[in-house]
Amino acid sequence: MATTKSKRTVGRPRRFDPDQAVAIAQGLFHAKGYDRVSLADLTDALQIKPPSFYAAFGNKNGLYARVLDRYVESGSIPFSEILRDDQPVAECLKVLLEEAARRYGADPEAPGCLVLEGARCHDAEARAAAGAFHRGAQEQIRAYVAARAPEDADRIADFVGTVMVGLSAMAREGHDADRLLSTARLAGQAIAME
Amino acid sequence: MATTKSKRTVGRPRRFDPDQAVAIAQGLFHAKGYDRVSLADLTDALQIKPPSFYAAFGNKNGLYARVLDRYVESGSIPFSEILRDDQPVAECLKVLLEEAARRYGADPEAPGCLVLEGARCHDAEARAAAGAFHRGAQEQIRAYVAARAPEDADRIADFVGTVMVGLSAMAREGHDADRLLSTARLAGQAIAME
DNA sequence: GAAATTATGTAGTGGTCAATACATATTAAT
DNA sequence: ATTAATATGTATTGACCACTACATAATTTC
Repeated sequence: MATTKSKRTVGRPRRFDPDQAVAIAQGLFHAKGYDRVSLADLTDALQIKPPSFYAAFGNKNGLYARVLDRYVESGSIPFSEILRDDQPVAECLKVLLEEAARRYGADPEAPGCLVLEGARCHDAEARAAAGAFHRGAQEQIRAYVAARAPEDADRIADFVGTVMVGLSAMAREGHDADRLLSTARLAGQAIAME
Repeated sequence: MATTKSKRTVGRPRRFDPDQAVAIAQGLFHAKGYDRVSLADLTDALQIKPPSFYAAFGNKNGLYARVLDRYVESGSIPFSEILRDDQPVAECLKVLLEEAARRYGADPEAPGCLVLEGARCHDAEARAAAGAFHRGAQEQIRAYVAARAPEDADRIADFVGTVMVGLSAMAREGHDADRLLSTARLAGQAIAME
């Protein structure tokens, strides 16, 4: 069974909901990036004191790991739905880039990709955690292309991954979804032409 | 006349060469990024004490500004040479991307673009300084395209800028020059097709 | 040689960071 | 009621950060 809504246990009960705390922290981490969210920021936003924070999440990285899980599970691009076997590879990759552009530019308060930006932060452990998801996504793209165009898989997957990283960065520079979309469409044409 | 090799002045002479110090600092900033280079790193590398550092450069941002100037003047991509009026626009942009790939991947100890990475650092002043150079370069690309393809200038310049940011990021992820080059070539095709 | 000027070395400053020691409060089990 | 277990609040901790006060050393100017 899942570990949702743990049943009543012995001892003083928590005065906050850890799942809700993860949701709030996700907003903070996405808006400011791992490095720029201090523990004081988190405890202020969650309205708890440091001891409660550490009891619940272990440390800052522990909370970040839960935020990444939550993001990948619900907020990030649904690769498996987009990379379809019943459509042309190039078409699906174009849809992937356009979807990235839309999502990265959707919320000006949380621009770009939480995973891609997290993979560039200054904390080694957080970077490794986000980097693992990044590598997983990149490999998923590569494997998708390789299944039907093995010769071009590395080149094309690298190109798609590079454009996605660029789109996330430009979203953080302030490019809106429309502007990102026109970049994504142009990139999509390059793949279709191959 | 230029201010190179200042003549002898009154007072105790410096025991280090500021220009050489800027060169050493450039290597550090390029390798680790602005945020991850501490003042202790700098004073250790330059073999000077903090008071000498502050007397010579004002503060960390002061040195960084000189590093940026040095990079733009000598180490970065020669935009004006690459964006030629006697060649097709698409061809020159392709050359630009390929040149970026080569440079960003040339030195594994200093991967990516000093300016593009600096424009994403956590220090507001350093970010503004690097961002100014970034915006200048981006505008140079846009203006170059606009002169001969005004309709497409924004779209194409955004695409080129996004790919360059992506290339710099991937260089820092460990992609070597060859790998970056194949991405750049694919991006170049997208422009040519327009 | 004395004064003025500049650089240097020692030894700190206050600030922010993630993380914690410790006493107290709140609950379930007995 | 007592005990065990867990959470909370107050108040710190030590590490690192950019930066500096202050005395001293080395040079030119007079």
